[in-house]
Amino acid sequence: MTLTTTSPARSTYAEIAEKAGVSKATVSRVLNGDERVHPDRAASVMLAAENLGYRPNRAARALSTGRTGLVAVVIDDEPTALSDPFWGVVLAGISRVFMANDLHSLLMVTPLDSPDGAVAHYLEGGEVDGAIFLQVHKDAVIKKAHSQGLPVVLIGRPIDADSDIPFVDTDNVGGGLQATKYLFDRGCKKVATLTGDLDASAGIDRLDGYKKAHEAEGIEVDSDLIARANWSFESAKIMTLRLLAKHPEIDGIFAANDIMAIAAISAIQERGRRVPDDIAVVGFDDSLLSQTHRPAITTVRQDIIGLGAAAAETMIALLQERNPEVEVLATEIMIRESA
Amino acid sequence: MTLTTTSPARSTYAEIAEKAGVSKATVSRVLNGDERVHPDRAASVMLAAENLGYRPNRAARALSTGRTGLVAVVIDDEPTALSDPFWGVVLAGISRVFMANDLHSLLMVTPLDSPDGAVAHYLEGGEVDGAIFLQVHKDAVIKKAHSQGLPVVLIGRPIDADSDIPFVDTDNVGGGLQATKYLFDRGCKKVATLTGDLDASAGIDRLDGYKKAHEAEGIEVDSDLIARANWSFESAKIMTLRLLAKHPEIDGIFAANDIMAIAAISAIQERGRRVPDDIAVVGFDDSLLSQTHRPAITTVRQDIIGLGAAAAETMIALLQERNPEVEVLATEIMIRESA
DNA sequence: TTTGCTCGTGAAACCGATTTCGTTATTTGT
DNA sequence: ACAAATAACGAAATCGGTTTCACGAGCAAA
Repeated sequence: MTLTTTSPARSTYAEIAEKAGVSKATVSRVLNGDERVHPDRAASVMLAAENLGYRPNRAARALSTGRTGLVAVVIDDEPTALSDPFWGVVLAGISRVFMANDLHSLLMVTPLDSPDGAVAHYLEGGEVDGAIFLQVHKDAVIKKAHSQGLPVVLIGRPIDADSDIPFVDTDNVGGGLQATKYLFDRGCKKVATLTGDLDASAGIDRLDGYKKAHEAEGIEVDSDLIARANWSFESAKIMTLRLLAKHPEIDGIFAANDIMAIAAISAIQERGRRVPDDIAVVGFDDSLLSQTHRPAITTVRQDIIGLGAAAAETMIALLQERNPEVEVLATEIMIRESA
Repeated sequence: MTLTTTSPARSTYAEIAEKAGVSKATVSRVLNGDERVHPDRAASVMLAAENLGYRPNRAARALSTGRTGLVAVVIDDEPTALSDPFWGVVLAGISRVFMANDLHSLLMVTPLDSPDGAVAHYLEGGEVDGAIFLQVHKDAVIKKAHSQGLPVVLIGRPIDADSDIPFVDTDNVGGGLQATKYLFDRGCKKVATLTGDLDASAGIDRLDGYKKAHEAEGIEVDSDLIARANWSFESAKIMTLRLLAKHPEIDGIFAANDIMAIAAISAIQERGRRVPDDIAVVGFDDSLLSQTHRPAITTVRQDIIGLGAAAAETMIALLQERNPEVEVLATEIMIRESA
């Protein structure tokens, strides 16, 4: 014999209506804040609902209004995507805001390759009220969804400038500028950079910040000091060794993420130079790595929870047919040992 | 003027019924695989559905069947929880399996402190068909949900042994055993361990594996060599320095995660000893850190995607009222430089 | 040939909230 | 004081599937 207590039977409008001596229509009006109900009746409905421990049935509401209260959160399923702690934190930010607004996030981890794939079907089917996209490589699905009128929010600036899809992003340009300027302020004369993947806006923008810092300083950008890596340890290590061989006078490196900063330090030390005394290194992300690594990495912190929250708020604005403002979140430099 | 194409009007049973010249009831039977429909009719229904590009309306189905096709995935919202890449990968595993089975995961990142909090309401309200819990500290909510008959799956072994809640877990005992045995096989004579939080099953079990390895080797466990840390870099570093001071003869350390392994290495090197020559170190998790750190960490790999997938499959079994088997996933040792 | 099944099917009820529409009671305008 | 407008509310239709129930056809047993 199992001891499973069955959950208490759920109450419905019909029961509330009976208890309060009104019709279902009136119950609906009261519970949806319609002003035109007599205060006394409204009060008795509220009381009855309270006493019955009423909880609305989402499916029923969805059926009659056509809105589900569900927002898809789609991650392009590269094997490694979610192993980046970044996305987990973004998810947390999204989820918090949604839960506070009686919305739910439907997580879809799946390849976005085909505009007719499984995700596309889900997004079309009216199963969700909107979609937030993370880590986008192919945007066909997104454009399709957007053109069909589904509210869509991107995390990260879209690459084609003429896109009118709402997005939220970290101020990567500002962050790159902060990092590079910090190196100059520290006395560096020759600052190189290890870029991320330049097909992604984060990579492009951080490099852009690096260039802007040179401009501000009145220093010509030497394209020889720009090493195109791809976020990975290996690529960054190879590029750093090459940089050092060709330009031994380099005294500062801005790496577009922390992993590459660590790779750079590793390469620098292999060549018998010291960090930060001979060469100062700044990373990006304020990852756990940057805190635990020795020397600890000076890095650019972004507000990741805030990024998720901003995305969720943008979605809420869209759902209410308000015009969302593009949010670009500020960064902050965390000074540690490597620079 | 906006160019928003509206999505194509969705077709319904009524339209299919008309086109195929049958009733809605028959359409329902065919589309749900009821055998008792004449094959000819069935075929014409299928054809009509195909032509109309029919997609079922989840809300309508949920309303009439009482099942939503949604499973809550609940993460106890410690600030740091989702910054651990582990959970992101688990989510990916869950999501994949669910999407292949026409289920959806509803992500809830929220504190689980009160058994009457927001989550509890959602879980009670019939809004989801089941719930998978990650990273559990307080289990009141879980027990409540389970006792009300909601299908529940835990990731990680529950701490109280008499719980009858289904769970999936990594074989932490086996992993601890593998790691410690490897150190013995390598010739270590005196192996210490840095434990995780011993309030969590992962911490307890990995320590248990450490003890089992001693048993197998016929070596008495010296409780002085068991240093209680709490997964963090700082705690592990302090404990390692203490261990080294008190027992300079230690020649191997099993750390219950990679971060603590790195901390141990850092402490060892500060004391002027070499890794792995003087002291070999093994970690746990096969995290990115363990791969990029120098020396690279020898560590125990767990199948995290598989863990998520197993949880999802257990949930599916529960939803089909089959008896799920408890899954405990094997680990694998990754030999690198630190041991 | 009649009784009793089973089989295949459609009409209609149903799930629970929303919304339209019409009715009654009250107020406003002249 | 009477027509017209307005406010407050309930009955019933609606959303799109699922499920019950009843009915007729076909077939076997008697």
